[in-house]
Amino acid sequence: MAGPGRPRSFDRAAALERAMRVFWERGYETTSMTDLTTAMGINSPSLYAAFGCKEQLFREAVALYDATEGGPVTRALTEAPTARDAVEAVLRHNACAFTQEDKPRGCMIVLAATHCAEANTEVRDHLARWRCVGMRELAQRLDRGVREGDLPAGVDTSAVASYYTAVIQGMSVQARDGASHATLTKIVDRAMAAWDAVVTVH
Amino acid sequence: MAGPGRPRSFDRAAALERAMRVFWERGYETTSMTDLTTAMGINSPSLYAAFGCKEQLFREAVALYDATEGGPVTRALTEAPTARDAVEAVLRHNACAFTQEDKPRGCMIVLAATHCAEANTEVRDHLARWRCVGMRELAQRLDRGVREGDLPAGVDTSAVASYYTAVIQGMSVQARDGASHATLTKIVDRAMAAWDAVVTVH
DNA sequence: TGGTTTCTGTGCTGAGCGATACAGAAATGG
DNA sequence: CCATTTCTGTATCGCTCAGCACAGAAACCA
Repeated sequence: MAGPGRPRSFDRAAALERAMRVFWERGYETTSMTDLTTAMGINSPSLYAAFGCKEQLFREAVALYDATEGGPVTRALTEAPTARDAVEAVLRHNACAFTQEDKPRGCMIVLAATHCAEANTEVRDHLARWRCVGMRELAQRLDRGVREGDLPAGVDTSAVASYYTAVIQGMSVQARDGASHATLTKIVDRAMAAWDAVVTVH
Repeated sequence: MAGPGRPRSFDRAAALERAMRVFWERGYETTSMTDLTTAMGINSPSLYAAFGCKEQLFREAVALYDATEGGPVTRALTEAPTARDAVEAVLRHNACAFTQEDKPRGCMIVLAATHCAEANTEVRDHLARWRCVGMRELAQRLDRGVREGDLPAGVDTSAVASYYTAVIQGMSVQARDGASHATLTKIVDRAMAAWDAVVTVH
């Protein structure tokens, strides 16, 4: 593992985790390299040597976020026995995840780059693609529900996915605005009470 | 009206309208003073003389946004005969408003300051307060529905307001990501199909 | 041991940020 | 007319941004 040259004096994975926290908390554009180096406990050249540039570091941070915070969601989606159970598990998990005491509130993928500088539209598009993937995963789980018979044939699964994705995105905004776990749970209760009506529109 | 001194050589209201567009499109932090002066067609000192500073200009822009874009929403809320009609009118109006060809997509109040620099937390809080007001207006309209009998007594109106607010906020995110009017309408269709279930949770 | 390689910390770079100093221009009041 | 006031354009200000040059330090290999 160790080739020639002076070995890195910091834990790359731990530093990335700290960077993820900062980006999650403060967003891409409004996080400065100084914020990052301070949080990561390293100097600027070490950061550039290990991660390339701010944008590459952000992409790695997003990937880490998806793996750690998004992992349980994906798992809940696939492991639940029915489409309804899957959606409910995702929503209730997010109601908890978005209001954890020791973590930034809401979803990083929804909140971290709603806008960006003209030169960095790539960053916004990158997150938009992740959002799109999340919605598609949800739609595919609904499709599976149709195939397995727990959802009626003819359901507009992509429309239902858009709807529940909108609820989740709104929960992110409200979580960031300080909404409590109880409030998010009330939103989830209503979104799930709506299930039968939502899947049988037209 | 005209006192002593050289008269202003530009239309203050028109310049403010242009500034609102830019802030709506690009957000608070990611809009530079150069972006603003260019769009407004004036030089920096004229901007500062007329509007104070970037933050004051933003607040005026938000107030203008609320008056122009938010006005129809507030009107729909009060003029609709029932709470259900009111909520549906707001949602359908927003499905259109968020996808207009010649305007930035989504709601400025939801999108323009999800994050800000450490020194400008006031700006974020300012918009968060506007979001909170919108949700409260919705809750008050639901309360009126209870008083007028078109909603059953005992409805958790603030929970229902949180739920529909979440849907609207999610619609803003998806509109900004490029969702079509048709897609937003499908979300609205489902959110409204859910009405009976949503207002009778527990 | 010395040569090579890679990382580290100091200190800097050009560019862009929000905000102004200043002098001249254009209005009013006397 | 001239004094006063306020706006306008030019030309910056000090500061922070993302990113890097460079020299020294710490590992490897021969």
